[in-house]
Amino acid sequence: MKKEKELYRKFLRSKNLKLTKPRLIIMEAVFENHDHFNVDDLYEQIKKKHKNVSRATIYRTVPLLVESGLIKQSLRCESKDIYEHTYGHENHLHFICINCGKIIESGFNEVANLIDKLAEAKGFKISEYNLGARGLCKNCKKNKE
Amino acid sequence: MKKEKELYRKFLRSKNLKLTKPRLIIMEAVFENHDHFNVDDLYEQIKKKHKNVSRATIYRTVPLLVESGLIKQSLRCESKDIYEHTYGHENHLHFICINCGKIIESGFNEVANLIDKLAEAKGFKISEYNLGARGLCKNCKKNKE
DNA sequence: ACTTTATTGAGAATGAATCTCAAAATCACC
DNA sequence: GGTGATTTTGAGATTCATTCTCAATAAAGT
Ligand SMILES: [Mn+2]
Ligand SMILES: [Mn+2]
Ligand SMILES: [Zn+2]
Ligand SMILES: [Zn+2]
Repeated sequence: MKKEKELYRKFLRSKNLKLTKPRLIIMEAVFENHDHFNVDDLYEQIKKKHKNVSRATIYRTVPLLVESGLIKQSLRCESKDIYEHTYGHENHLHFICINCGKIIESGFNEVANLIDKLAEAKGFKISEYNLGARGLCKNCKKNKE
Repeated sequence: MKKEKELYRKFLRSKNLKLTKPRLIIMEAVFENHDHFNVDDLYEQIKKKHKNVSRATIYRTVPLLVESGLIKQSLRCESKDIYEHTYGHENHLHFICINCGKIIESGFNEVANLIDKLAEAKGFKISEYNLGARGLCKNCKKNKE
């Protein structure tokens, strides 16, 4: 069985939650591709194969996936919360193009190490990094010249 | 005249926008304290002194203040956009306590330098940094032990 | 299979943010 | 300091992502 499914199962068990069909379908859909997604994207993707999974259930399941550590809430885009899976996807930071919306991912460790030091100095215990910047991507920068 | 007012006036001029009473009241309210704020906070604060400034006008004015560079959009908290002024307040990063909601500000330059290098490697031109982490503040960490 | 209990789908409700429009204010010009 | 073209405003309506409600359904321990 896929490793993420196993972890999910264990997580649900540990919280006394049932492993239902919708919960499984949603989790599998999340791991079908490697893009950032919002609830509506996920709903449309799932609807193609499974007619009976409601938006409400997706809205209820996504926080479980976050709590399980399989996905994390990422940027916000067009007033929608967006997510990405963390399992099988190294920590990284985001450069978002304010002109075309493109998301560029980049390294992380050096930055995280530095942030760790700053946090430690404040007695702060980090559980989730949130690192990035907005600006112009290579293409859009060129086109503006 | 306060420097920020002068900058604001120039900004509005440059965009052919009028310097109206509500726009001035809102801008002054923003600089009355140094906290992070959301539109509702601002509305309540303004209402104490000025009865006739509407929420709609605040919602319309805040993006102008952002565009002028006097304030910037910051974290999101309790599903509301929150802002802080940048003018007269050095760039910094945020540690947000997931237990009590406290916001701790910390240094910036070292981190920004590092991010600049990463962005440059991707041909990305940064216009706004977004740096921080979520976790437990000193107090909450202690109380959990 | 039975029973308890959690979960679901559908649609209603919420609430932050945006939009509409008639009335009021600004300001360039005299 | 009046006039008039043009913006801006306040109040309320509207939008739309997210959350909630509740009767019907499904999970899983026995
Ligand atoms: Mn990513
Ligand atoms: Mn701050
Ligand atoms: Zn771009
Ligand atoms: Zn705390």
